[in-house]
Amino acid sequence: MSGRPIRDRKTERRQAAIDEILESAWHLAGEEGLAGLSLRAIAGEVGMRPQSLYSYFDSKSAIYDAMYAEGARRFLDGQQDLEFVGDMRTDIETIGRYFVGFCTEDPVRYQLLFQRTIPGFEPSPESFAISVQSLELIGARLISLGIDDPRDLDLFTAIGTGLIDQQISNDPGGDRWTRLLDDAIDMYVAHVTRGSGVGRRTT
Amino acid sequence: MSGRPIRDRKTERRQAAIDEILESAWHLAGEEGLAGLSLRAIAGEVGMRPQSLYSYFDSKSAIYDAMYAEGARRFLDGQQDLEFVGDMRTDIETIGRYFVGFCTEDPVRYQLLFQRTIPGFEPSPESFAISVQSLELIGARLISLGIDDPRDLDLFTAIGTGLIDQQISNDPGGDRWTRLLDDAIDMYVAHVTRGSGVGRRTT
DNA sequence: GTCTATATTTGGATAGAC
DNA sequence: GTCTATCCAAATATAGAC
Repeated sequence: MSGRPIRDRKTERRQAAIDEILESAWHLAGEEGLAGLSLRAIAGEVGMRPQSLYSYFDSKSAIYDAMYAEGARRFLDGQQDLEFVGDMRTDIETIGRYFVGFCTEDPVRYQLLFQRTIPGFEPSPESFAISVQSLELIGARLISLGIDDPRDLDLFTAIGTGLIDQQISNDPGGDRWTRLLDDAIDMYVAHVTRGSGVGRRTT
Repeated sequence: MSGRPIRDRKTERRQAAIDEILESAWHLAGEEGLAGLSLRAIAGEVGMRPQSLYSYFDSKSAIYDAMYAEGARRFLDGQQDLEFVGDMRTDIETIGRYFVGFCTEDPVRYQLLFQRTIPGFEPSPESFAISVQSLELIGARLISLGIDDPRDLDLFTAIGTGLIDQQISNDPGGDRWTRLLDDAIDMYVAHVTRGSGVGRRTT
C-alpha cells in the first residue's frame, strides 16, 4: 500500500496562497487604513476574484483574526529571542526597546494588536491567548527583577504604549517620542526602586 | 424701514437641527464604533432622509470635522476652568486628572481627537488649531511650574495617553489604569525635579 | 429645507458550473 | 479551487420637484 508522502504538495500550495493573501492584507491595510481594508482590493492584488477568497477564509473577520494571530505570534517569537542579563536597568531597557521598536515599525499592526478600533472585530480566544502569553512573559521578567507589584507592570505597559501612541499619532515616521525612551526608563526604574534600599542614599 | 430682529428664528432652527445631528452622530459612534458611523443611521435617528443631511453638512467628513471641533472646544473650555495653586505636584495632578477624566468618559471622543484611526479623515486646520491651543496651554503651565524642557512636556502627554489608552483598550469601564494616576504623577514629578535641589537630599 | 428619485460605488457573501 | 453570475445590503452623493 502507498503511504502518505512526507510532503503534501497540495497543502503547501494552499498555505502559500494563504500567506500571499495575508501579505496583501497587511500591505493594503497600510495603504488604506486598517478599517478600510476590503476583500475586493485583496483579491485584486493576489489575482483572484473576490469570491475565491472564501476558499481560504470564512469571512473578512477571519482575515483580521489571522492577521492578529500572525502579529501576536511574531511579537511573542521576537520576545523569546531577547537576552537578559539580570540587571534591572538593562533588562527593562531591552524589553522597552523591543516593545517600542516592534510597534512603531508597523503602526497598523500596533492598531490591530493593541487598540480596539475596528468596529465589530475582536480576536478569537486562540489568537488572544498568544497576546496573553506575551504579557505574562513580561510580567514574569519584571518579577524576576524584583518588580513584583502588579501595578508596576501595568504602569510599565502604560508608559510603553503612551510613547508609542504619541509617536504614531503625532509624529509618524519621526522619533519625537521614541527618543524619550531612555529618559522614561530612568524615570520608571527610579520609581520602582524608591525606598527599596537599592540606590537609596543613606542620610 | 424694518430692522433685523434681534433673534433670527430661522437661524435658530437651523442651529438646533445641526446640534441634533451631531448629538445623534456621537450617540451612534458610541454604538457602532467611530469608523462605523453612517449617514443613514444618523438620518434615521433624527427623522430625516439621508439626503437631507446635505443641507447641513457637505459630506460625512464634514460631520467628523464638526465632531472633532466640538470635542476639542469642550476640552479647551474645561481646561480653562481649571484652578491652579502654583505647587508642582498639585497642579500637575489637576491637569492629569482632567486629561484622564475627559478622555475616559468618552472613548469615542478620545479616539477621534487623539488617535488617527479613521481612514481618510483628518481635521481641518481650523478644528486642529483648537487642539493646538490646548497643548500650548498645558505647555505654558508646565513652564510656569519650572518644567521648561520640551521633552518633559512630551513625556507628560505620553504618560497621560498611555494610561488612557491602556484603560480604554484593556479594561473599558474599569479603573485598572486610571487608578495608577497618582503613582504616575509621583513618578513624573520625581523625574522632572531630579537633581534640581527641590526635594533633594543633602548628603 | 425636505422630499422623491436616482446615480454610483462599494462592500460582503452565496450558488452553481467547470 | 477557481471561476461566472448574482444577490443583497449599505454607503455617499446629486438632481430636481414641492
